[in-house]
Order: sequence, then structure tokens, then C-alpha cells
Amino acid sequence: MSERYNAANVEPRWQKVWAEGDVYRADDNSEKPKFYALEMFPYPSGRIHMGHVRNYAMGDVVARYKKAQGFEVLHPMGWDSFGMPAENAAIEIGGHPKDWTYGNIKAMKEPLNRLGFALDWSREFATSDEAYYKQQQNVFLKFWDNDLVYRKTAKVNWDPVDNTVLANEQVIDGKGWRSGAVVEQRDMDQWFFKITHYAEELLEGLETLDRWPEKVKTMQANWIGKSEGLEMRFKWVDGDKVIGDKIYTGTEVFTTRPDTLYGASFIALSPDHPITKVLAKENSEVESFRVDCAKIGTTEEAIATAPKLGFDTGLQVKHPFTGHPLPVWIANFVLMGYGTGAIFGCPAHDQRDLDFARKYDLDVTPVVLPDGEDAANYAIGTEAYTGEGTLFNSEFLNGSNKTDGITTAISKIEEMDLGKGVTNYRLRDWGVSRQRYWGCPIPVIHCGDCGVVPVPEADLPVALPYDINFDKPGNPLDRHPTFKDVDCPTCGKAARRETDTLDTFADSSWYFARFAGGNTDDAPFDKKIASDWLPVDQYVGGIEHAVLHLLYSRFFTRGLRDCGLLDLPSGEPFAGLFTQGMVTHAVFTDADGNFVMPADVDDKDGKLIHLETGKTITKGDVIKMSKSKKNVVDPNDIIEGYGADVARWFVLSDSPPERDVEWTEAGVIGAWRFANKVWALVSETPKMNPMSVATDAKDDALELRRFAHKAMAKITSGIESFRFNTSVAQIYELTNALKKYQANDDAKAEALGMLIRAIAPFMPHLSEECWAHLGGEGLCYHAPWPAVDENLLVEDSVTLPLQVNGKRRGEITVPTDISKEDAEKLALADPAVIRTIDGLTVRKVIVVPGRIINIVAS
RNA sequence: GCGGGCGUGGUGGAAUUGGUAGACACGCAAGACUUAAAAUCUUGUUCCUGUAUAGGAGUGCCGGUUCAAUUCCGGCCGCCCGCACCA
Repeated sequence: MSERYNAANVEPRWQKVWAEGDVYRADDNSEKPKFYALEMFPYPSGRIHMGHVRNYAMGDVVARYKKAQGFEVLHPMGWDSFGMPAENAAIEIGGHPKDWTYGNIKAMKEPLNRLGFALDWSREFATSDEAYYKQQQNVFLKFWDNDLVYRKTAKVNWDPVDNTVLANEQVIDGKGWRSGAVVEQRDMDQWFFKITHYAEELLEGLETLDRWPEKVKTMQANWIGKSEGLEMRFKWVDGDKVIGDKIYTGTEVFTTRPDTLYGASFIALSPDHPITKVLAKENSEVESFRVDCAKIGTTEEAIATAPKLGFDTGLQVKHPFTGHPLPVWIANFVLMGYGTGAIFGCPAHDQRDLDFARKYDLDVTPVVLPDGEDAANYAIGTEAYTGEGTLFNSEFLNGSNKTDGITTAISKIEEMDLGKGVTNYRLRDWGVSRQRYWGCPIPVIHCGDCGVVPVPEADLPVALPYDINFDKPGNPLDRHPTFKDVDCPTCGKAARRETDTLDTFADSSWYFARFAGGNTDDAPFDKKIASDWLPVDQYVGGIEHAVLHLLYSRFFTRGLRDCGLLDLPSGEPFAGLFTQGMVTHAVFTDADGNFVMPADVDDKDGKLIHLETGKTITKGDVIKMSKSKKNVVDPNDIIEGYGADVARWFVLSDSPPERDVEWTEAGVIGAWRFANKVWALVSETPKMNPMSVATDAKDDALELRRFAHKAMAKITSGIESFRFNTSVAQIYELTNALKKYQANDDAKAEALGMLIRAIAPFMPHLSEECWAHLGGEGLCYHAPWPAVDENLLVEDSVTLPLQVNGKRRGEITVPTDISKEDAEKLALADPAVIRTIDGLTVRKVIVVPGRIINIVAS
């Protein structure tokens, strides 16, 4: 008699058993080999979403699988709980960011636990816990002591109506999201982490990360952007100049293409270049040009996509080789943060320069001739040529290729004492100042006499005051009655406390070390314990973090190492990384353009209508689920309707983990049916030992064993290589084979025991229930991973496809160890082959042992 | 704009990484069971050639390398991620 699988009854029961047995607690002192499994911890938005379910289900598969393989597994969870949404909520709906945040944590923990993840909650913390940010401040001061922190001015988005700093995402089409005012750029004193100190190490370290996706390493390498180039001076045509209070002999530019120097037709300064700034003071036209540029925005994207804008300063420099004058422009696409903040424009061989030159009618002189082009007729149209070629129109460089031309040009400039070859990085230092309340206070004090003074360690934490309000825009810390007023720790005079808080990326740059090293109060973490667990063996998270979070963490672990807080010579926090794809869903909008939740949309004969209003709904792009677009599906509905195992199984089946998965209702039902199928199979079976090994099996029983071991081998390799969908397919096949098998013998017990243990990482509740039903010893969670008998994987015969001229015409079944000669003879004797090659001459027979036979005939 | 990735039946996807394209699943169709429905089971299901144990086409599009290309190379198209103050 089979009964329906009742997830609502079964799942809480096992969750209670696991909790009471405290089975997921990791032992720091275990003798077993250690395995640290970690998923990117969530921001407590208040609801879990399908992306969380997918992310944590993947990590859970790894954690449970490694446990079954005999590892001591650390699999912790916590909360990335500082950030803007809490402040936005306080502004929009009232309340306090702290209450909102901790309420959300409470609300999210329950459904997370309902999913049955093998998490060690004893190590839980939130980054907004005073105990955590106290240590965050401690780390900041240690970084300061080790010269990894400094202060400089940098630009921010300034909303002139709200008088507040805006995040990039709060600037929409150049306007403040609330006020609608045109956003300006404003210089502010800000704190920076010196990530560029490790630029080379961060780049070289990528080569050691053999369990990271290539694409992530490529993106990081490009982000660091190491380039060899030339930093050189273009001298003014009319001698040294006093600009402002400094004497300039010319202007310094950086270039990676000194081979194209003869193609230079102008010099372009950044709108933020020191010379530009001085000129702006003297000339209101320059100033208004700078103001225009400042409206574009601070992101590289905005600058790169904005129409090219230029201003001719009237200044001229001398070409170092020809002596010809070149005009000096100010151009909106030149970044102050990269190189020297000035370039020479070579329009023929750089697209941005070309766009600029065409707009302002500047010379375009090609100096690189592509292979096969004729020097006399070669001209540049609207596309710059950036490829390889032979230099021409370039006097002493003529005839060189790109690489040689670069070397020669650099030595020539060095000889002329106008510059030198340099290594440049695109990577900029990490600005961490945020003019916001809900973050970790930066532990420094500004004293009129002593300057910037760190808060003494004994005075930590600098706690966030609770009595704040969001009546007005801006940072409440800045207008708090007492927070700012402190005595200088050095001289004791009245001083001002720093009111900026740290970028929340700092919080998530070392949380994994605190998970491992404990909630210590005198140090960020226990050095020895944290160093024993680190690096994280398997990190799982979204591809959207490919650069920033992962790079910042790699910086932090190096900083912690060099401050003596962590024993991690490589500096690499994550030995293995997997970036999963996103959960996507179509966006629905009504006629007025309002977003509509999928749950409120009904499909009536192919027409989409709103459930309540009956209005027509339009299906839009399939994109990442996000609250703002309302294209979200609540996992709680799935868990309540079908159970946690079904939700987990669904997000892991079918789609390859690295790819985006589109949420569909139909897939859930399939997962639900499978769970029932497994339960039906097990509940109809009498008690039998799931740890059986049927070594005496013959005939059908032997066939089942072979099948089970082959499937098990593929299930295992699927998990090892993060292709859970292929493991799932093999589990389906094993289940189908077991359903067809009638006898209740040792072979069935073995295969069924394998099946139950194989599904355990995916559907832990169901597997415990099955394990208990069969009479398995202890918990399935503690059962070892099934061992595959290699001898059972070996086939004695193999079916080879027969191709004629690359087209399949038949197949033959031959012994696995057949010789090439015999295989060829059999292939040529095959009736289908004979029919196809009739009238043709066999030119060649290619035999790939165990794979294919291809006959080439004409 | 720049950097990175993805594209295979009606749908999600598989293909031991250059060797039988479409495993497995969803959906659909037919049948069995049932008073009936649900559930379950069986069979079929890339497209075209009116018949198929035969032939042809086919992995976004165009071209190339190879005995052999979903896989490698070049060029396009479409979509997604990131671009330093969203997390």
C-alpha cells in the first residue's frame, strides 16, 4: 500500500530531529579533513526569493555531499544587514532602520529554516550587530596603522534640492530620484582603502585560482587593467607657462599606443584636470563647459555613452618628433582617475578620438597600415582601425609592427628626456565614505589641532545612536545633537566625530573569516581557528558579484594577513568559486505601464488579464526577479503548497546551475510528482538494509547493480562539477530502473540505498523519511556517500556508429577490446555501409576506438 | 560605449569537451484503469518528403578549418551581467 507523500507532516518532523541533535554544528577541533562551504549571505529585505532558494540549495548540496564524504563541514549563515534599503524604508514608511532590519531578519530566518538547509546557526551574526561593526572598526584602524587607509577628495552625486549625496542608482537620467533636480558633482573629502597597493598581487593571484570560473578571472584581470605604456610630456609651443600658481613646461599624457604618436592630432585634458580647473577660474566659458560635463554623471557608463563634448583651450603644444603644433582641448570622455588625466588623440586608431575629431573637424592621419592595404589610398572613414599592421607616415617608425613600434617610440621619448615607459593600472583606490546613517561608523575624530585622530581601540565601538530621525534628507548622524561632539583623544580639546559610515561592501569583505573564527570581542576573529578553516573551499553566489565583492574580499584578506590578523599566505579567501545564474521571470505591465505581480496575472485562452481588475496585461522582457519590477514569485507559496524538498528539487533540476533559469509553474508540478514517485517506490518496499552490497548478484540483479553503479558514478561527477541538473537526470533514470525491478533482493536494497543517499543532498527530508522506512541505521544525513565499484562500470561490448563521409548510416556492436583492423573489416561488411558506398572508392577508414568509425569514400 | 557571458525540438535542457544531436524531464497526443474525474501506468512525440525498416534538412545568422563541428576560428544578430555610492 502506498500512501501520498505528506511533506507538511514529514518536513517539520525531521527538522526537529536535526535541530535537537544539533547535527549541523561544525567542530573546530575535528580530526576530519575540513570543508568550508559558503553561499553569499543575504541582505535582509524581509522576504526570501527564488534566487536565495537556488543559491542556498546549491551550497547545501555541496555541504551535505561533502559531509557524506567524511569531511568536517562548516556551513554558516548570517546577514548582510547594513545598507540603503533600511533608510529608504524609514523615509518612506517611517520607523527605524534598525527595527526594520532586525524585523526582516526574523521574518526571513523562519522560511530559510523551512527549507531544511544544513546550516550551523550557532555562528550567525548580522553585520549591523554592534559586536560585528566594533570589529569592523577595529579592522579599519589596523588598516590605518598599516598604511592601507587614506583621505582625499573625490566626486559625489549631489542633489541640490535635497542637499544630499545620492548613490548612482538614485540618479535617474541625471536627476535625483526624489527631488527630480539635475544632479551636480561635488568634491568631498573621503576615506579610501588602498586596494591599488595590491594591484599586482591581486592580478597574479588570479592565476592560482584554478577552481574559479575563467570568465570571473578575466573580468577581474580586465578590471585591474594592467597596461604597459608611456607617460610623456608635450611641451608648450611657446615655452614654460605659469598656470595658477605653478609653472608647467607642458602637459603630461599617458598612452598605451606610443607607436601611433605620428598620428596625434590633438591633446585632450579631463574636465577635472588641474590645468582645466585653473583655466576655469580664469575663463567663465571653461567653467560653464565643466559644469556641463558635471551633469553627465559619475559612472563610467554615463561618461562613455554621453555624446562627445570638447572645448578648445586655445593652448598649443609641440609634437615631440615633428615639432608641429597640436591644439589642447578639454574633452568630456577623458577620465581624471586613469593615467595622467590627459591623452593625445590619435583619431585614426582610436574610436573615441575619431568620433571627437569628426565632430570638431580635427586632422585624421592614419599611421598603421592594415595588411593588404595600399598606403597611397588608405583612408579612415567613420571607423578607427585598432588592429595590427605596419607603421607608415611615421618617419623613423616606418615599417615596424605595433609591438616594435611601441618599444622604439618609448626609448626615443626616454632619450629625449620627455618621459618614460610605465606600468599603469585601471584599478582605482576604493572610496569607502558614505554620507549615511545605516552603516558602520568610521572610527575617527577630527581635531582642530591634531588633525585626523583615530578613535582609541579601548573606546570602540563607535556605536550608532538610536535616537535619530529622517525628517530631513541627508545623514541623520550629521545633525544628531551629541554624536558629533567629542573630545580629541590626543589633546582633549573639543573636536568633531566623523559622521561618514563605511561602504557596506566592507562588511561583506571579511564576514567569512568571522563565521570561521567565532564571535570574538577582542579581535575580529580567532586567528588560529579562522586560519584553519580558510580559505572557503566552495563559495557560491551570483555572477553579478564577479568583480566588486570578490575583488574587495581578496583585498581584505591580504590586508588582514599583512596586519597580522590572519594566517593566510596566499591571501586568497575563496579557493573554489561557483557563480550561479539568476532566477528570471517575465515582467508584466498593465495598460498604464504599472508593474503587476505574476501571481495577479491570469492566462485566459492565451490572453493575459489582471485577476482582480480584468484589465489586459502585457508580457515583457524575461529578466532577473526584482522587487521594483514586481516579477517575483514567493518561495513560501511553493513551500506551503508542495514542501521544501520540492522547491529545492525544482530549482536544481533541469537548468544548468550557471545559467539563468526562468521560473515556470509547470516545472514545480513535475518536481512534486517525482518526490511522490520516490516515496511510492520506497513505501511499497518491505524493510531492507539500505547499506547492502549485493556482491553475489546474477542476471537481472547484476544488471540492476551495473545500472545503479553507473548512475551513481554520473550522479557523483555531476555534483563534483556543479552540474546538478545532470545528476538529477541520472537520479530519474535510476528511479525508473528501480520501478521496473520486481524482486525484493539484495540488489534492490543496494540500488534503493544508493538512490536514497543520492537524493539526500537535494531532498533531505524525503531521504530521511525513506531511510527510516527501510530501517536504515541512524540518520541518512550521517550515512556515507555510496561507493562506486569500478568493475561494474566496465562494458564488454560497445555499439559504434558507422559513418560514410561524416553521415551516420548504421551501427555495429563489437567487443570493447576489438582491434582497429577487425573493426574496419566489420564496418565495411555492414549492409547499410555496402549500400551507401556502392559505386564509390573507399579512400580512408577512420576508426576511433570505442567511439566511431568513419568511412571516407568518393 | 567598454569588459564578460549566453543562444540546441512546442518548453527546460543532455551530448564523456572534436566523434550517433535531442539523454532526462515538462507539455502534448493516443491507449489502459475508473461510473466519472484526479492520480497512476503504457506507447508516441525535432522538422520536411501525403506512406518509411528509406531519404533530406537541422544546434541564432553568414563564412572557414577538419574524415568528422552544438563543440575550434572569423564576421554579424539577439538577449543577459558588470561598469567602482544597489546589494
